[in-house]
Amino acid sequence: MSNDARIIFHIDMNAFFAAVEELDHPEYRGQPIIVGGDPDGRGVVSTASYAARQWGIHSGMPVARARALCPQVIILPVNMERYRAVSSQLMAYFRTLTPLVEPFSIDEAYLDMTGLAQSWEHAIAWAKTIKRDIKARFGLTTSVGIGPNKLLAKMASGMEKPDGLVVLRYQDLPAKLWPLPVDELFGIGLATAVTLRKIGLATIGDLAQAPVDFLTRRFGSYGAKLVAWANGRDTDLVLSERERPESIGRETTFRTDLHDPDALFGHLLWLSDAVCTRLRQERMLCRTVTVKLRFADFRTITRAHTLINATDVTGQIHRAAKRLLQEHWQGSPVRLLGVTLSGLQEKSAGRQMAFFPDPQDKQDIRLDKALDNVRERCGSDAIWRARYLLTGSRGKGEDK
DNA sequence: TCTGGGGTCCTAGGACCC
DNA sequence: TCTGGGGTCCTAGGACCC
Repeated sequence: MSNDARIIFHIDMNAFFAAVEELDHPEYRGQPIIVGGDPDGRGVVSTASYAARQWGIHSGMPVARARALCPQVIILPVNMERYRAVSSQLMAYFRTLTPLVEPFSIDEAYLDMTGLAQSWEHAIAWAKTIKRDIKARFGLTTSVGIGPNKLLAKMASGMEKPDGLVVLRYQDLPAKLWPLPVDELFGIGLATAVTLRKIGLATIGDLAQAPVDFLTRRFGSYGAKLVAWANGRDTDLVLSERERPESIGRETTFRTDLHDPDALFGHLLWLSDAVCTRLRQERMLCRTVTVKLRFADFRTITRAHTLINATDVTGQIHRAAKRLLQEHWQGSPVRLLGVTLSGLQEKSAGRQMAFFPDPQDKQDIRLDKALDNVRERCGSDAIWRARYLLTGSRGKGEDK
């Protein structure tokens, strides 16, 4: 079927983290709120409520700067588990409308509404119903973009915030899309925008008219994509199967750079435990363990190791991470430490068991089960490995 | 008030195999 | 003795997104 015949929705929750916090804390409703990292550390704003934005606060801004702009701002820690829970309820609601739902991020989804909406007018009526429904069931405000493909639906939802509803068809591009600066096009960031401006392409319209071979020489295969996007062309389908994550990671920027090996290795265990707990919650196994280090000068390295057999055992993953850190850390102060698991597969596919199971593994598996049980019943902060207490590694911003 | 944390995708080079 | 390409897997880094 021709891609042009489709009707795609992009639904975007407005100020999602802050909006969920307002639901959970009605006393903060309408106040300037920011959700972000440790205010005494080097945290930045993850999400600012619209009341906070009126003070000039925006995401990515250091929390200290936000507080300088608005001294009475309410600063809340990021509660990712909670946002993920609300997100999965939203996605479940979308799937009651159409099976063709692609979660794009924690607070966004694409819906292929071709089967339900026969015309643009009909699509608008659907969008109004969905917006009303989400407000009524979840208390959340959304911006909905409607277009003939994912790219235009996405661009449309960004054009009116909060509480927007925008249709972006091919005939609307000259008036609505082309006058915008190139960096507003989805897929163009700072690095590409700088290069484009240098060669005289300032607006999306400039890019749409640019000769493809010229851009291909300059950007490789990315060049042709840029011109296609600027013309609103996008052949990506809504992928409803895409449900499981491709990677699971956790990282921490320390309040002050760490040089003490005990503290560093203690944090590594905490991070390994956190990612493995989530890995098991997702009922997945991983093969590749990556350790990330950022030094005082912001130089960042990643070092990966791929295991022979996929696993979800904290002990095995932690030992791989520890070896990587031992091999690659030469003692310079560390600003950030992270652990990421990739090469994920579903656990139901079966764990590849070693021929001669290590007694250490059996013990590790028992320990994981015990910890998972307590955490499931009492919350993720209910229990800690003793090593964290020795080194003081409890993530950051914890006050228990 | 120097620069978070969670991700996805792409590229390029090297190892290894056929 | 010197030599081809293709395919796959792995690693490291970077661009981009929210």
